[in-house]
Amino acid sequence: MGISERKEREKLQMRQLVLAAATEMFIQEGYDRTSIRNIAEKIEYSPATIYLYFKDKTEILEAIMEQGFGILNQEFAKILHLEDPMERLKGMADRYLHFAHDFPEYYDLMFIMKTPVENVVEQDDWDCGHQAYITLFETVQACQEAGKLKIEDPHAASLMLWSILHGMVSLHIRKRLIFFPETQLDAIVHHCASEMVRLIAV
Amino acid sequence: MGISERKEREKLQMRQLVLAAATEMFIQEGYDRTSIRNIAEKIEYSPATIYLYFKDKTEILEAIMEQGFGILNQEFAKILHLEDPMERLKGMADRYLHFAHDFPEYYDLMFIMKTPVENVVEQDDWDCGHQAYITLFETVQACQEAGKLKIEDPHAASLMLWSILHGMVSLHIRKRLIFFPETQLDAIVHHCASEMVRLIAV
DNA sequence: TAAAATTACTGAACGGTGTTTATTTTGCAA
DNA sequence: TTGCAAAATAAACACCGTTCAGTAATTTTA
Repeated sequence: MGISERKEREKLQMRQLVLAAATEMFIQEGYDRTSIRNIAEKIEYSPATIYLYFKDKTEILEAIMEQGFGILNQEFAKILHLEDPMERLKGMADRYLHFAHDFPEYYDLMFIMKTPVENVVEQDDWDCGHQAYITLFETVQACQEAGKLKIEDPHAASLMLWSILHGMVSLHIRKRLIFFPETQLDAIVHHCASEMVRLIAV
Repeated sequence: MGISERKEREKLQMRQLVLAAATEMFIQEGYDRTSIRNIAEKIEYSPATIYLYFKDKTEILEAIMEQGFGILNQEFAKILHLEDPMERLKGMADRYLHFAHDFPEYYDLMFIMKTPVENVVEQDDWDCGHQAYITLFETVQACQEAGKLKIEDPHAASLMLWSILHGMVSLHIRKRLIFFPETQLDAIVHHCASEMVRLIAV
């Protein structure tokens, strides 16, 4: 049955075509300013065609979110080889900030944007997000077991670290730090991140 | 000229009517799900009428944001009488969390939502937001001058505190903490906040 | 190979959005 | 009462996400 296989391949290719166009436009223009009609025009198909490959606009968003978490988890993977758990922690914070800096629109979709409905909870869309958190949690746990942390509860410590990074990044992305000198902002943010790691260290 | 005065009063009243309706709907349904047509219907006027009192939808948003900062600054004012700057700091964190908890939609508009354009920067809309930050900054500065802080740069310390609070709150509001047990989340968040204050304290 | 059936695609529509403009209604002054 | 300025609006514009009936292309069947 070579034909049905080819059909399936073509179907996947078409989905990929939509996804590639959507990704580029979401990343460049943002989710809201990218319409289904725009995407359709870009790939030279009718808007209705897109709905043969995606249930709705949010399903495209979810696929792109997964891509984003793929990149982030890949970044995290780069520092997992470090022996010292505290070094891993520092590395993760660094990678997180760089990811947000390099892909602010990905970051927006993944962490700031309003969840389409309630569904992200039930769906496994957020599983890759959970995976990223688990990586952080396990690193924190390792630090704690090595007696390097001042916080006993590893969940609390993880949340603190994540929150301070997300807090700074999202305030920056959403332009709420306009009274900080733009030129020094990146330096301040990185300074705060390393200070935070220093503070929770024994 | 009593007439022109009355006219002006009426004009302000009408603006207030729109604002009150919009506030209720934004707070209840969110900014995106509230349309100009909905607001118009609620106050029993034509949609076009609203544009006689507000330039566009974002101008309504800005007015409501100011209200929100009014509430928040009022909350902050309640703890300014405390002598010990560290107590003031703890109090501010507490008030911040409670504000976010009680008015999540206000919080969304003020700190999470996408800035309409670039204009928030130049406009003085964000001035009341700046005011809230200054209150935090001055409190941090007082703590620092009292030799109570481990962080030298008061801007860095302020940003750290604000970020950890905003990080937790915004991740919560935008449903990114779904793998934390819902029932304990509030407790964890408050725990993290007080731990943070403890960590930066000498 | 011709007809039938499945599949892929699309034009046009539906009901919604923010916003503008030409027109009508209203309230006051002369 | 008439004239005029201000206030309100109906209708339109240009979008949006989404659906569906219908067309075109392709594969299967006879």
